Amino acid sequence: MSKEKQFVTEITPQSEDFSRWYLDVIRKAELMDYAPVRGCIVFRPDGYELWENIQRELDRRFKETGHRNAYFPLFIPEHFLLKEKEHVEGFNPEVPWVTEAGGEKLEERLAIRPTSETMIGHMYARWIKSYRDLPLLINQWCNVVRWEKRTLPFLRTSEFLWQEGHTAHEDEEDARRETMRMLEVYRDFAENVLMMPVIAGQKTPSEKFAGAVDTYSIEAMMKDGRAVQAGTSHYLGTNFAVAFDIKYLNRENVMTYCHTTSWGVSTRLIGAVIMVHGDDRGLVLPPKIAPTQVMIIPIGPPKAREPVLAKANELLDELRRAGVRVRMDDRDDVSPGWKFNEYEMRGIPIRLEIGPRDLENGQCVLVSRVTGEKTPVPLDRVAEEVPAMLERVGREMFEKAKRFMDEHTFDVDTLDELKAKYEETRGFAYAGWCGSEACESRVKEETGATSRNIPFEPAVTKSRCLVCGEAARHTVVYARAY
RNA sequence: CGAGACGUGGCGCAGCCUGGUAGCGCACACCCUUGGGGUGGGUGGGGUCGCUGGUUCAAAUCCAGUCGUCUCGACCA
Repeated sequence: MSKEKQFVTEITPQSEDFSRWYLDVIRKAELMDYAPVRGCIVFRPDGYELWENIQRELDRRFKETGHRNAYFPLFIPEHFLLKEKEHVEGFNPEVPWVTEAGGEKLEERLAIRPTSETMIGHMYARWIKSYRDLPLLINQWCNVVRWEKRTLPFLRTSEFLWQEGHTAHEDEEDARRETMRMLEVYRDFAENVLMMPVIAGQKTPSEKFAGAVDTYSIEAMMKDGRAVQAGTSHYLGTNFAVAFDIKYLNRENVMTYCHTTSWGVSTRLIGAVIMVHGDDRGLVLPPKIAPTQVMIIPIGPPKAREPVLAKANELLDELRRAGVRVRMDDRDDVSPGWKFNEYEMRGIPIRLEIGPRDLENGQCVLVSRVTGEKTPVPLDRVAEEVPAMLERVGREMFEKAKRFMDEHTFDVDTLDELKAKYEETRGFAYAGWCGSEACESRVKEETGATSRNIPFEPAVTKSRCLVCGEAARHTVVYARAY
């Protein structure tokens, strides 16, 4: 009689316990711990290495598109933040201030940066003199602080790690090209590294970044049907250039304001990955960012383990040489079954089992975290098969997430229809929008859903506003969001 | 800041209604057993029940206050 449990890999979207599931998963997988500061978390090694791998993959893409990294101060003088009107209004409520140091009150209080447009704007004004200095393409990896009313590990913490790109250009056309190019970098990264399908589009005016002319985003769907904004890219026009006097002498010898952009993704991506791919057994990590891609588990009673361990160690070396992030758990005080559960909970994409029976057959067994499927593989083929399987597992993750998103995407013609739909399910709702803020906020009041973005490639096109019934200027995706 | 719930070994919880010597599971330490899905059994260590006050012969339990945490809203990546 087999004691094997059925391999359950679903989380039901309406689940009341979704946030409990989420907190449980990240705690058990030891990704983080709560810090003794409101809304702050500690990244434990498995959590931090996820971020390191995200950084590495993104950084490569930034470099490929001509960007360079730099670093700017954590503290921002108050008068910097006051220079751009919308920016101040947007960020003031959530900025913490340093008002004294060394026991003395500061002459001017210092903001702990919520974002660095102002500091970087100030510096760019000094660095940019001529069109020959443009475009200026710089990225910063750093921490920022936003004192939000409510926090949730990874998805919204008081302090978070992120990357913020800041670029300056000769004209609108070039700046807009950059804005779209970086959004596309994010889309590609989300879908091909995090294996997380997203909807790319433009934010409505009420949802755009404080100080931006236009904001674009990629939106992902969590397993409870709610949306997470996974990345943003802003065309800032000359708003910050005017505020900080970022000017250059153009080819006609005329002093001209730069057009600037900014774009960023944060450690909330980790939260999104967990909520997109996780299942009833815990984490499921995309192979390309998994700190450990393969866990080798030698099997068999201690006395029969010598040959098994020898072979397992050979495989370990071989896989390392093949560039695979692999570890082995050869502890003999826990049973194999315990280890199976442990590493499934931790989301390791592939488990490699090897025991006496395998040795007789000259093979080992590879097990996929996504499907639970067990595949015997000849020992001399492991180094080729594992990388291929990592690819395959990643693709399956994307397809599964895409299927889920499609199944929870619908379109509605009226507000009543949306309300009715939300009675039975959650998800992305395509709907027409006349362009008025009143209609947009009405949707929020009555359904809790906010406009996520105006997709570049909508699944459907709607002709009437779902609230007022007037001609629709856009087709918008609505969803409840984190 | 509005509305609800909860604070009991490291973690998860029961006990409270009806006051009477603080319990369970997991984890931890040791012994045996087992080893291809959390193996089974035994022994042991660890908590002044969030805090303060009140009622009582007696309070985890009843009463009042207070602090903290979480969930749902408003704010947000």
